This record gives sequence, structure tokens and C-alpha cells, in this order.
Amino acid sequence: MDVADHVGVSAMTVSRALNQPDKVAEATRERVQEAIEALGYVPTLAANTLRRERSGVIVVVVPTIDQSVFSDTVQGISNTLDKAGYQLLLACASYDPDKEEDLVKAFLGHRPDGVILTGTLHTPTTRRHLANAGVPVVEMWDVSDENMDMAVGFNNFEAGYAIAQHMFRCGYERVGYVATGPAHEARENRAATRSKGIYAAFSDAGFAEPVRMNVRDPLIIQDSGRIAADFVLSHPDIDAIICANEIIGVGAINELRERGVSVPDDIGVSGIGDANIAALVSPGLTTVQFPGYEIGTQSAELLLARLDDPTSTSERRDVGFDVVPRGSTVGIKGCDQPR
Amino acid sequence: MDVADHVGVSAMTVSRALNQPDKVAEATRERVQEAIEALGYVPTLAANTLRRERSGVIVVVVPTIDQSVFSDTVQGISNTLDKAGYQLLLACASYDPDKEEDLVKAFLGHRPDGVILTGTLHTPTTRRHLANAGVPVVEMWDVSDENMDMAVGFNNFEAGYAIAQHMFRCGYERVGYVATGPAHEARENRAATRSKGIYAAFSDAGFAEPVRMNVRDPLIIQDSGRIAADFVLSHPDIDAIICANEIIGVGAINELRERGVSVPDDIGVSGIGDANIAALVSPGLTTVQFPGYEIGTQSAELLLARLDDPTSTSERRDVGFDVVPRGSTVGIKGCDQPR
DNA sequence: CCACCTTATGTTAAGGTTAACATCATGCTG
DNA sequence: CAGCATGATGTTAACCTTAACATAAGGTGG
Repeated sequence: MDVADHVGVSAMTVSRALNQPDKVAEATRERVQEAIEALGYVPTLAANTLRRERSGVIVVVVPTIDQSVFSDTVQGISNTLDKAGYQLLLACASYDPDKEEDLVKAFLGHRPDGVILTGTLHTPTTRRHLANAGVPVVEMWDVSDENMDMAVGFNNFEAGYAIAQHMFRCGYERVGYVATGPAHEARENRAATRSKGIYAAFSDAGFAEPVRMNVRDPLIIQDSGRIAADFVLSHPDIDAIICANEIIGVGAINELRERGVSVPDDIGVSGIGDANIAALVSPGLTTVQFPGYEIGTQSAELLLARLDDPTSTSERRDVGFDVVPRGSTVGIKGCDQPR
Repeated sequence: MDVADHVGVSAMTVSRALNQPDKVAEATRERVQEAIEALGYVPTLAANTLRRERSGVIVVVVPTIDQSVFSDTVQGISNTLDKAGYQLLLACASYDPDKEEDLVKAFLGHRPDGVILTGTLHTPTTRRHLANAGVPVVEMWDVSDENMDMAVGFNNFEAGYAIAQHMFRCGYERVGYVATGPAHEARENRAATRSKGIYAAFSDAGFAEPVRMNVRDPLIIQDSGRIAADFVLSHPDIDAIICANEIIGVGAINELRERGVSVPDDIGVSGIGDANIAALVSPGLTTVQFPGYEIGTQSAELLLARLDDPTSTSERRDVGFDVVPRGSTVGIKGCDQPR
């Protein structure tokens, strides 16, 4: 080792100077430090990992990171891990469990100290590899009895149920559903579960299944707004729509306004999820708010706790959600109108 | 090696079956593949990195990732690297060059094959370490003569200049500037450069320096909107404001609407940067649009090209920007009114 | 002043992989 | 069929770090 030669000590002493400073004479330690500075030495973590069987790396897989609420979650994870000295290996699985499988397989080669995944929809092979590696796993955004280990999130069924119930409380009686389509729901577990919650609320409230329209690409505002608006205009009997995400909801509000349909006077609109944009359109979009950043920080915290004490149990934290009434729906009967 | 024993071949043959399949007899390769499947073997990348001096990891440092346009950029990088089989080690430096230094130092231990940084503001130590490691570097979001190696972005001075010039072309003559404050600009090189561009445009157009207001926390919509609105109301002579980012701009539009000030009839508003929200408020925010996703993909591409051919030159790609006129400013004299 | 403890440092081997070289069988050329 | 090219596989060593054990110098107590 370069630094060792430079100082005239063995490699072991350099290693100790860095990892167990109190085991090295102060004078030596200082000379080692100086040499490290002077030579710009950076320890080779690959060798470190190999020898110690501990990499200091945490793998995070989210569906996407652009524009989405997952970027908040990643920020939360990053901030928390950073403080603890862990590094973050990130990948986007595009809502595709097979892609997730490939990513996890490749990432496990780095012998991560922990893995944070989104949702509970994983291939059997993914599960097998994770179990095989014996690595702690946190699943985010979905707390249910399907979690494989630790989990931080909320109950998506309840979230869907809650927004539908809220619409009924507002007094809407013929509520349509602008959803993301069976193909998307097959891949997006959480969306499918929320749909089930919505249907259950209809049923429990004594309504028939809602009239439903599926949006092809539920992440493009203009397109989904247009489809939602068409849907509304072709179903004059409908008095409100629930949109399966906030993109569709905001798109609908914008498009309806342009077509001269007044929200919420002519039609109520609600979404699910609460990106920045939901509060900024006018009227604001009534929606279910999920604490994205907090899901990130708590996931990381749970993982760190496990790393600290490997015997700790598989905690599942339900961080809940909030129904946020805004201007796109009328006030709940007997209550104040939302702003 | 487990797999090798299982198949009854040497470790080398397993290695070859994975990395140089054509050097291995087909029958052997198949048996190796089966054993790999059966045992859930995942190659230890640490050993691989150690031996080959090549990690397959690319380090990416952005200021933040939440809500911001950098999340688009990271998505672009992720998508591009993923296709090429590289993995992404991500960190957020919070606009702090010292933190960036620590991150880079730590990350270099992974012997990344490339590093992608945001902006040109780095500590001397950061530069030294990067040079020392001999790792290819791409700087994003700022193309200027200060780039250390490759770069993908645009000229921030010109971007500032362009939006100010656009306001003058719209006919505004007493334009105020809602900026992010000296503290922020000291840390945020690109914002400072854009400010300079704005001032230069005022000067070139024959105007005195704009009346200026600084926003404490330029990333919180409600607060900055309030400050911007206060500023407008306390300066009745002003006919338009340029906001230093789109958060302030959108906040200003919302807050001014609530206070009964009509945009753009009473006052024009423009921003810099173009998150989703800029197009979704009403009126839409006139702003300068930066191609965040494309900056990501091109940065990754540039890096991949260099990895492919280490002798390639330090290309700098100016992806430009677009001034996007929306409803928050009046139309340019003699031209159509923007939607 | 010897046995023993402490402190500082060194030595050896191992971790999993692969480059480089070595071996061996097979088949082809002349 | 000797000589040699080809293809398939094996062996060795090295990549850099650190756990575990070893050594050496100095100090303590009886």
C-alpha cells in the first residue's frame, strides 16, 4: 500500500489508523493522516466489502423517480442513510416486477446491507434471492399481511375506501370512476388494492358499482384530463368523479375548466395522491394525501434499527393517509365549505 | 466456489460461462447455468471490482431530488445507464460543496467508472480527488468554460438574460426581481449566474438595476408566494416581476389571485425553470424551460461514450433552453397573445 | 531482576473473482 | 502418423483490506 510505504509502516497500521484509531500511537496516526491527505488516498471499498462481508450500501428500488412522489421518498431515505454513513444504490423498476427481479439480482452482487423495495408485488425469484441473501428488506407504500419483512406505508384498500366514502359524505350520489385500466392495475398492486377499496365503499354505501372509464396512460396530464372530461360530458347523470391518481384529477380539472364545465358546481372531482400540483390548480384537488417523505425516512430508520440489532422484529409501520378536501368537491353536508 | 463444486468444474469455468460464454462448451455452460439457478448464485461484485478495477457503478450527485427537476434528470440517467448495465449510486449534496466533497470522497472508494455532478461549484479537494482517481466526470446543468471535463447543460447567464429580455419584449418597463438572496446564490452557482444574466439584460435594454426582493426559503411555495405578493403590493410602480425560480413564480400567481390582483392584467409574472406546476396554475407561468430529463440522458450517454472510448474528447453539450410564454405575461407586442 | 502485562506494530491468510499462462485432448494437414 | 493448430478446461497469482495471531519493546509488581 502506497500510504503505508510513505509513512514507513505496515498496511495493517494504516487500516487501524482509519478504523480503530485508539489502537495506534498518536504520532503514527497523525503521520498516516498526513500521508492520506497528501496522496489523496481513498480506501478501496470493494476489498473492504470482500473482507468484512459488509458493504455500507443500501439498495433502493422505486417504480419511477421523475416528477413522482417517490422522489420525496428517496430524498427521505437519502437524508436518513446519509447521516448514518450508508450509501444509496438506486434503481427504477418502471412498475415491472420482472425488471425489479433483474435489478435486485444484479444489486445483490454488491452485498448490500439492506434493501428497500416499493410495494409487495415481487416475483417469486425476487423473494427467493432476497431470502437467500439473508438481507433485511423494507417494503414501502403498502402495509398489509403480504409484507415479507419490515414495512412502512399504509393500507391502500383503506385509502381507496376513504376517498370514496368522503365523496358520499359530500353528498355525491352518482359518482364515476376514472381508473388506470386493468393492465396497469395488474402491474400496480397498490392501485388495484385502492380500486378494491373504492368498490367496497360503493357497496357498503348501498350503491351499485360505479360507472368506470379507464385511462390509457395515467401519468400524462393532458391526455388523461381529456379522457376524464370526455367521460364526464358523455355521462350527464354523473355528479362527481373519483380519479385514480392526482395526475388524472388535475388534468380533469384543467380540461373541464377549458370546456366550460364548472368544478365543483357542475361536477365534483377527487384524486388519489397529493403531488404539489394537487394544491395548486384552481380549484384545488380534493385528494388522499400520502406522507411520501416520511415513508422514506421511516423506512430508512427501520432498516438502520435492524442493522443495529439484527434480532429486532419485523416491524410494520402504518403511517396512514389524510383525505384533504379542497375546492374541487363541495363541502361535507353540514360542515364548512373547503377553501 | 459453490457452483463450481456443484457442476464439478473449476471456478474459472464458471467465471467464463458468465463473462465469455463462447469460450465454454455449450453443455458445460448449460450445466453451469442450471447450477446458478438452482443455488441462487449471485456473483460477488466486490471481488469482481477488485480484480478488474472496474465496478460498473456510476456515481451521481444532485443538490436535491424531492419535487425538483433533478428527479427528472436522475430518471434520465437511470434509464440510460440501466440499458447499458451500469448501476447508479446516488447522493444529494443539498447545495453544499463541502457535503459534496465528503460524498465524492466516500463514493470514490467504490471505484466508480464515472461520476456525474451537478454544476461547476466544487471544492478544490473535490477536484483533486476526482483528478487523482482519473475517473471520467460529467457536469450537468451548467455549460461554461469552468467545466472540468465533460458537460451537459446550458448557459445559465443566457437563460437569465433571455427571460429578462422576453419581459422587455412583452412591453414591461418597470420589472422587479424576486430573487433567492445572496446566501443562496453563494451556494447556488447557477442561480447566481442567471441573476447576472438578468442584470445584464436590464443594462443592455437601457434600464437601471431592477428593484429586488429576496426570498428566504425559495423552495416553499406558500412562503415565497406571500413575499412576492407583498413585494408587488408595496411597489405599485412595478408592472411585472421576474421570479428566480418557478416555485416563487407559481406561489406569486396563487397569492396574487387570492389578494385580488389580476395576473397578467395588473402585473406580469415570470419564473425560471419549468416543473409541472408552472403549466398547471392559471394563468400558466411564463418561464424558461430546461430539458431536465434530456440533460440526464445525455449526461449518461456522454459518460458511456467515454467509457467505450477512453480517448474521446471532453465534449460539452449545450442542450439550450426555451422561453415559454404563458398566461402570466401579456403577449409580445405585435404578436399573438399566449394561450 | 524475572515473570507477566500492556501497548504498538507486524505477519499471514483469507475473502471471490479473473488475467495470464498451462495443460490436455481432439482433429486436421501434409 | 508426426506435427501442430484449436478448443476446453485447469492452475496460479493478484486485486486490497482486515481478522487473527505473533512479536517486540517498555512497564509493573513482587
